Amino acid sequence: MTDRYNPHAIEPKWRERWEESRIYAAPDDDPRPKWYALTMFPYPSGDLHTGHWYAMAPSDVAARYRRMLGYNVMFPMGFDSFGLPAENAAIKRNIDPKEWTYHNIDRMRGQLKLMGASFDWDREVITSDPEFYKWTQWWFLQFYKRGLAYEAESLANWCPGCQTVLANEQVIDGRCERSDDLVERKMMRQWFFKITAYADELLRYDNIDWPERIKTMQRNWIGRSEGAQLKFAVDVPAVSEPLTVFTTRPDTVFGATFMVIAPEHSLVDRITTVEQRGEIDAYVVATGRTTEIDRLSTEREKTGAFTGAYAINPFSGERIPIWIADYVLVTYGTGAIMAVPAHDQRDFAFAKKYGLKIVPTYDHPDVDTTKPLEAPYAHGGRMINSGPFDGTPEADAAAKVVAQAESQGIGEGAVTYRLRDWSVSRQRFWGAPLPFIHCPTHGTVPVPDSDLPVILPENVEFKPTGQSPLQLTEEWVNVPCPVCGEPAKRETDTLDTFMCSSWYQMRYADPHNPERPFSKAAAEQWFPVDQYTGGAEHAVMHLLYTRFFWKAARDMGLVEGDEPMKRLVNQGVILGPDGNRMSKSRGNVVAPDDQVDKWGADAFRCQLMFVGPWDQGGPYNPTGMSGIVRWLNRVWTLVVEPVRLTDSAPPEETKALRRTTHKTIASVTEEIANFRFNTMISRLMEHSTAMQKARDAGPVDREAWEEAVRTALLLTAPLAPHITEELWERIGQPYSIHLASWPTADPAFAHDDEVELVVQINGKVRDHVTLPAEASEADARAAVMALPRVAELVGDSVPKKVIYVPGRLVNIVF
RNA sequence: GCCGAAGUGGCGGAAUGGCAGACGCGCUACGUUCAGGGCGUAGUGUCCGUACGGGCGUGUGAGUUCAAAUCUCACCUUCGGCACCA
Repeated sequence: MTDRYNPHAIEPKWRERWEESRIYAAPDDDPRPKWYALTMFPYPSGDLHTGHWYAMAPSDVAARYRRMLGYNVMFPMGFDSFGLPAENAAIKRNIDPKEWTYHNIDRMRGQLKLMGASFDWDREVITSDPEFYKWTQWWFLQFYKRGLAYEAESLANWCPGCQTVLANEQVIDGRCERSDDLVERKMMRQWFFKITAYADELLRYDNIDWPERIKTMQRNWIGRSEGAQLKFAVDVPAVSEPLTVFTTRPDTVFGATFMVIAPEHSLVDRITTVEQRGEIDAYVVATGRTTEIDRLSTEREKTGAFTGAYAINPFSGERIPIWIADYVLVTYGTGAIMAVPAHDQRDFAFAKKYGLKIVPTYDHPDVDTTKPLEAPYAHGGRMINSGPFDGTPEADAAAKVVAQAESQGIGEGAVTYRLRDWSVSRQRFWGAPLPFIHCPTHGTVPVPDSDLPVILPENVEFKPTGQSPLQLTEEWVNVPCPVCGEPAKRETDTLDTFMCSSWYQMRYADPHNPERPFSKAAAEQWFPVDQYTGGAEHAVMHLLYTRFFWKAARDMGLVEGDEPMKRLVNQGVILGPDGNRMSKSRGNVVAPDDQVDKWGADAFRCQLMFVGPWDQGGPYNPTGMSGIVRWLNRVWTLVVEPVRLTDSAPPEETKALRRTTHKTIASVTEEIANFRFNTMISRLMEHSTAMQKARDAGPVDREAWEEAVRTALLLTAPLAPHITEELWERIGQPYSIHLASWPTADPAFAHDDEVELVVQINGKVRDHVTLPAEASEADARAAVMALPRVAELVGDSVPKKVIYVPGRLVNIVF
């Protein structure tokens, strides 16, 4: 029996050995510099899928690379195990969500281990464990005590049939997925975190290395706008307080010819006249069935309804009508706008439709402002129709108007954000209970720290309506008030699972601490995360929440530094072989366990990284797997099969082999450090081919060959940990290759003696010329001009110019 | 709709201002005591040409540049996110 590469024979063996010898455990006390490598933890949906491998295997490669560079690497893994699917399973199959979740975790942990990743399982964190969510609740109370948590009304999807709040994904075409009832948007009491208090700081990314696209998306999500808040008196006897609007264009206030307030605005009810009541009520109901995405569409026709009430423009003194319209959102600014149809597209469309007045407030070279406007224009020259401000240039206008508003107490400069405060309460069962008790005498009382965690009840009954069983579990709900001991009731809302994932990375540093979320020493040892990896789909929400959480924790004195994750790399989405998202209904799912059975974990890891650039994702191509398998076989053969070695090989050949080896070290190091795994593998394949050629050409220099073999294994070790470990042992190296040092390229060996220049004439490639590497510009020009082909094409004409790019090309231009 | 990306051979992709198609799959031919989805060598964008060579070619249209897949503008298509999926 020949000694063939058989992944199934070697992979389980080495995984066992790694686990026994605990080479991936990250000691808290270790003289090496620390490196905290973190990849987003999975939701235990039941089955590990290729997307998990796609996210985690390359993250493991990066972690292994850091370990070989000499870092004390912590690379933990856990489960984000609270959430909706467990409840759906509970309702559908009558299983306890806890049982379902922990069964899935056990299964997925086993599947994860097949990957051969260097996870430190001693640090595993499971967010639905009371020992974890005790601290999620504790964090909530810290935010509450610091004034960062508050209660307010906000819109929620409400199913009137189920009498329950629905997640967006439970709403299908405006209907409840379970009962098919029409879903309403209803204002409900919710708990919020004041993330907007940190908005300005969240816009800064000092000293962190995050992708530009993620920073841009976050900046746009936060959406900082500068402008002013202006107060408009409401001409309704029963309403004494003014209607406050936010505007980015206070300079156009004289053109504010009507007001629009959100249909959910608290004033709507009080200002609507008897005659308009019917129309307004109908419009409010219709808006409740419209999604926010539709409401914000710039294409959709504007609709609205007149309240019958009027406001007074504080600058022009004009009495202007108040409308409601769904393009104004209660969640943005003050939920009310002054409409300036002359200078805003949406207001213009609205005014046209409902025949409202349009007053331009700027002159403009292309617009005749004495005639009815055909289109709005955002900017102009000098103010007109603006009383005392007429003639003011636009550049000074906003400041002047705001100054006057401030001096008269009718407004002030203001900043607003598109970002809304983070709603953290959920009307669900499978989450960490909000630690409050409602007492008839003392109101909302926080659960004392000593009584944490508030543990979810077990063996509860799920009704098919989707209502949280917490409300129905009497013995859990009815408790004495912590202040007076009189009968009181527990809060039945639970915390958003984003809250768990906002601080899980902190817990990994000290996962079993019963006294606090983590010790000071653990924080000092491990924070912040050096390298965070995960899906780009988390660009805004999770990645903003966790930054906010960290900053709040910093201000509580619990962590140091301004950012939780120094460097971020986001992978793209791995698709099925047909280029579509993998789904059971499409039948294009590639199950990782099957791939491991077929090809081995090393080959599957490599193929996932070889199919394309990691940050872009793309189709997984199982037919291409044979290329990776062939390559791994070639590596195996190169190491295992006998090679004719000598101490007297031709020096040029030895030099060439060493050059290839050292060039490969340089390029592979560059690629792996920048998460370019596809090209990293290409470089390694080229190296294998070069080794094969050297071997087949005749006896090879012993030292150069052995260097090539060791280098190939070391550079491949992060990608394919099993086969390289096996071969490392076979060449007599000490256990383990994963604790060995990453090789360094010696420029003296990598250096090229010659360079090839491209010769272009008028930008078209016409020839090539090989020169000594140290040739000067003059040498290069002379060599090019001396080429027969150049002489032939140039003839007697005199070039207009000749462009020389060192090491690359000479372009002769006529 | 809004925000962010991406579009290159038969396929996955490489090249981030300087030789388009690295590396790999597939295909073709040849070799191999190779009975199979093994291994090796060569070829493989397209059109003209026996060949040397040349024309065209990176979603579409314009532009900047000695030089554009790469930069700029407009458009088309696909993907990720849009606040209770995680």
